[in-house]
Amino acid sequence: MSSPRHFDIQPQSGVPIYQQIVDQAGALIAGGRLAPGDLLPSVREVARSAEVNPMTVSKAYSKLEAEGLVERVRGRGMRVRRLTEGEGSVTQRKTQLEALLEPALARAAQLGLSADQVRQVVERLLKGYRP
Amino acid sequence: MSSPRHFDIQPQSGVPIYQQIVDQAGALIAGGRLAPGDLLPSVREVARSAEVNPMTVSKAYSKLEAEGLVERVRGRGMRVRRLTEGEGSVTQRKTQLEALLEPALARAAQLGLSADQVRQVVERLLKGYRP
DNA sequence: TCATGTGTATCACTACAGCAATACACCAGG
DNA sequence: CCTGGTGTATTGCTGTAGTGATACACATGA
Repeated sequence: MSSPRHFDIQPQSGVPIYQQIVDQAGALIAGGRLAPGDLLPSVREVARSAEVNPMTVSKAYSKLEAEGLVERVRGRGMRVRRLTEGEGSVTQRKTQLEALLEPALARAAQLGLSADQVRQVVERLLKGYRP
Repeated sequence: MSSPRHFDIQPQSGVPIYQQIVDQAGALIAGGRLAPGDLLPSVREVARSAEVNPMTVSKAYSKLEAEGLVERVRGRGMRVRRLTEGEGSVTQRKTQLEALLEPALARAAQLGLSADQVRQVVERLLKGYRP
């Protein structure tokens, strides 16, 4: 907890730096390596270790806050929120997922894939995420 | 076939014009309103009716061609392809779908949704597409 | 209080996506 | 052959997303 490498940023990857931070921080939280109540590494720490501008990190953190994953604590930093119940209800998160899945499934229909074939793909991917 | 309204383009929507054309043409093909062998409305026709530049339409058509939905016929126009069997194999299309689904499911994991909850959402959406 | 730590508002720079004006190559049909 | 129809390569403009340098407001802790 003292000095993790924070984030692994690859400026050339095509993926925006701030987005990489958002994704990796989100993954850390989802994976439980950052528990509710924990503080995210400070903007300047990350900026130094990843060799990017503090503002870029700040933008990423703001986005995490907008997503409700993290909250700002004056003078301390960004704290991981507890998003289990409350306004991050299961129903709400499902709706969010639905919005993400909808275009993909529309495309599947366009490709002429059957419902069963879609299920197969989904299952394969789910297995990958929870081995 | 003489003069459909072609496409309904909304320049202010935030979605790029060429993308709107790609999506709508794709939907027409998927819905069978444009059958294999049919010609897409010409670049200039669409450009006039949608009040955009022919090049923008051309870019959209090129993208459709790259996706394999349509083929170029010299001197005639763009013809809808038969994408059932052949190089558009089921396996290939599944891989394509997988690429689309992957980020959505990663996000689901990040949201803390279980595999079953993901399945529920998928089923709900599948029902919507094939009522 | 004040030194040091948070995050960030503001402004400016740069690269690139989206779009369009022009000119062009090609083909079908008369 | 020539006319009118395809699609498009080239070039340039413009808005904006991504990033960063600077300076700032606020909170903590000794």
